Amino acid sequence: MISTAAAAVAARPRIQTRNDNRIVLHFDYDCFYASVFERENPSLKALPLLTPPPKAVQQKQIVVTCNYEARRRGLRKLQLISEAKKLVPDVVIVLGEELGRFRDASKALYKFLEAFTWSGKVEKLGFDEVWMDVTDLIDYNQAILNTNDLEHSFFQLKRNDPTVGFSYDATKIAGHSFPDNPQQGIPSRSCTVTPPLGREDNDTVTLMTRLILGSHLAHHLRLNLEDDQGYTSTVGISTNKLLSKLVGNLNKPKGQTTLLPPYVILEDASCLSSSDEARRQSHVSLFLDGHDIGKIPGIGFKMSQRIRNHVLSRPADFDDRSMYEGTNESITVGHVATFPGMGPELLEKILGVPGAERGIGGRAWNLINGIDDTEVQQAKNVPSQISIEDSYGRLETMSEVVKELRTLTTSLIRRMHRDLLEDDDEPDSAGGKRWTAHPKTLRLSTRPRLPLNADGTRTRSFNRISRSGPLPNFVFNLKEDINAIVEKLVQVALIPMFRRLHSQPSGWSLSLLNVAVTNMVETASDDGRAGGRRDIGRMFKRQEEVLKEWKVEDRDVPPDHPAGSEAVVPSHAIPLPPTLGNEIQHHCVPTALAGSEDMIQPTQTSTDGNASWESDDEDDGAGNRAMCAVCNAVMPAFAMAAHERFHDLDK
DNA sequence: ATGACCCAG
DNA sequence: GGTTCTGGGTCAT
Repeated sequence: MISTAAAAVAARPRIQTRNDNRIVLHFDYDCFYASVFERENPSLKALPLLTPPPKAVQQKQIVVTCNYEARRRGLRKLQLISEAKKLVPDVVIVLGEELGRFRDASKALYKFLEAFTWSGKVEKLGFDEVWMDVTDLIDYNQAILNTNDLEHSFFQLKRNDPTVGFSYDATKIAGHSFPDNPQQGIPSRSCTVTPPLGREDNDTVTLMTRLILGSHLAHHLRLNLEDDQGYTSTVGISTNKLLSKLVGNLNKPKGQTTLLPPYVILEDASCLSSSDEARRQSHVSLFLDGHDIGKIPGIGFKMSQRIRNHVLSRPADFDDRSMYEGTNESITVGHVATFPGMGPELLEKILGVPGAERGIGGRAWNLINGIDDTEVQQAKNVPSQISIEDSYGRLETMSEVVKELRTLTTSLIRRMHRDLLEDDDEPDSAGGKRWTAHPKTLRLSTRPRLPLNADGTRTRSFNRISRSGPLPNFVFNLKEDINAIVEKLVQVALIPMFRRLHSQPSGWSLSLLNVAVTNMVETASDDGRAGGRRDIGRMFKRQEEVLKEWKVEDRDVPPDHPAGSEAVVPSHAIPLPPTLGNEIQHHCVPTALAGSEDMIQPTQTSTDGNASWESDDEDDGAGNRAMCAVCNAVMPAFAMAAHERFHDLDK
């Protein structure tokens, strides 16, 4: 008969082979919102070492974040302002509903860090966190180490340039580590039996060296962020996104923590007496096992609830996870990992409900064991969606809704201009700007207050409902007045979407509106791009390409589709069919209108003949030249209809 | 493609 | 998860 502990060891499923060849840094800017305000208004900044003022950032009736002094005095994120004032009467409250300043600061810091990478692997999470995959810098600097004089090493920040970088002591970790009392340079071992020098030990020593290099790079970057950008930060250093993010939490603010090897559970199990001890062989498990299961990034409320219910064999007493922490209801990673029969298969049974991510059991099991193979994403130029929302006490009439839709849409268009336009040196481009990306979809979301229940109570629901559809092309026109674009978008797209969401003219009450553009498609930025050239030869070459692609695609157009046949003309001698000459007048009619019964029909917009968003090139002597509102390409007016359809092909 | 849902700060 | 105001993603359809 074997003990249950031994059974747990024997029954524990194989852990996926670790891949610890990367070095990943996780940055978290300290009190980001508060820091942005302090940089704007240095008088807000604490007098050094004197009691700093407690500061909180307010959105609506809620504290969205606060500085460490406020936290020390009991303030928490997402606390009501009224409670916060009661708790800390002298708290300095600043309004933080306008996010532009935070977005700008976040982008600047992100770009600053990106410049240090060789691979371009820099990934943002929210405004105040960034991962960097610095594996290539570490590989390079590991290779050039002088093992005879590690104390006086030089970290090269540029390949093949030995002058750019910093001096460091490669025998010591920079900053804190976990565990925090290591024998420097020599991995600690909790097993008293010394195994023969095997592969694990080589890996451990190598990994130690690489993590030491990573810790010094992190330290250098933190100093640079503070000196050059004015932001202090906290960093975690490990081999993947999961571990780097979690280990950074150990020393906040203005600190850094490196998760030390060994990361593997050593093969030598001769000294093991329990599964717990087996897990502690690895510093990864030693570190993770104390975490509440819901604290693992990727295991959110729903999943942690399911896991907790299974381990407790009953629903947890409360629906508030924060109530569990530090109580006997708390379920830790260690509890889950050593639960009898626990493994990817059981987790798949627990978590694999319809709608759940496929392979979620294996993924969750990996996370519990500190395994996270997800890559640090390449730096992105453009977001994949932009959304603007506001919350309200109650929104009950159409006129209120339309008013708010106008406000939100105005912000959205401004955001699109700010984030999706770049300077264009082409002399002909509209306003010297060009679009770097085109969202294809427009979405309207609302959060309705539920109707009263039979017993007179009201079930609170925070679920959102949404409708979406093609984003009309006229929003990309840079010559038309923003207010006109907004009004058109509200009338032809958003109000119809709203009616699809709420078919009754009244009776609803909304607590939130969100307008979003999604489905972003990046515009090619190489010089072969379409856009704004007066070079006639080039223009016609481009036109040939358009028509050629058109002809290929055209074979799939059903015979009753009239658009195709008229556009297919010999590219060397393009005639001007009478019908096309007319089409140029409404080339910017939103394509969304075409297929939606809910939207007003194109005739309405096509009759406002000389609207400013149309080509205004008539006066330049070239005559009949037009610029595409989507890509700024200039071409003969008669070609525009085909060109517009070209854009429509990728919708 | 669309809409619901989950996760993150 | 929700309260804010976002942003990233997956699944079923």
